[in-house]
Amino acid sequence: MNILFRALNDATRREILELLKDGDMTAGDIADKFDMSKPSISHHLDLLRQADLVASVKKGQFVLYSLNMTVIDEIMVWFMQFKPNAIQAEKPRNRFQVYK
Amino acid sequence: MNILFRALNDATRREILELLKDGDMTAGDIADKFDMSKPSISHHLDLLRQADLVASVKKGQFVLYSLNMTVIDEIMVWFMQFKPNAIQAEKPRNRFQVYK
DNA sequence: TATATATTTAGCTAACTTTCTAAGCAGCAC
DNA sequence: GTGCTGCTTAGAAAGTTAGCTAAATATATA
Repeated sequence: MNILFRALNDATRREILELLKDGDMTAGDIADKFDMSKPSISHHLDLLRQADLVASVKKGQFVLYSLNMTVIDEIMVWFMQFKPNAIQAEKPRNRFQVYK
Repeated sequence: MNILFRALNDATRREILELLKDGDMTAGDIADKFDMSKPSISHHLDLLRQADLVASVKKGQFVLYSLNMTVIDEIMVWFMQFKPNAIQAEKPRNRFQVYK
């Protein structure tokens, strides 16, 4: 949880996540979206990967980055603890058996 | 959003939020739960208040702290952007009008 | 093989954060 | 008033982080 919140505690890294929401991108394409040196962006990507918020795959000379949703789910669960009256995630069920 | 994630980026502050989940507490009672000086806890409470994650009210010589849920909702909305296929929050509706 | 491109690593500095102790302020009780 | 309790503010030390440039690594291409 610690490494997760640390990764999220930076506007640039949160923007990177928002970019990746719309599809995978190479490290260079991500860097081009920011007014910041490539090594700095590379460092941010490293932190996001450490937190497992993104995954990276080497494609030839490029490195493709993608969002990892499962960790985002984990954070949402943490936040849900503060909402005890929230509707729980429903188990999928057969609609026609409900009022049998 | 920045100040919010900054406030959440600390294990002590997250623990304070979890304590307050179960009910309001005075600054002193909160401090007693941690192996840390009172001024340090006071500082953490200050950051949580700056982020609007908690509210404080003076009660005589005590200061009562309480959770503020509305900001937690705000964060959840931010996270939801990454889950485009999630079930949207349902508008309350009359169950018996659905299949009219 | 040489060269260009894509990305990361290393090493640095400035700024920020966490923690402490000491001191201050406010309310309560005598 | 004086003193006690509860809490915050101030200031300093130690550690962490974000950004930079320079250099290294890896792949593609001529």
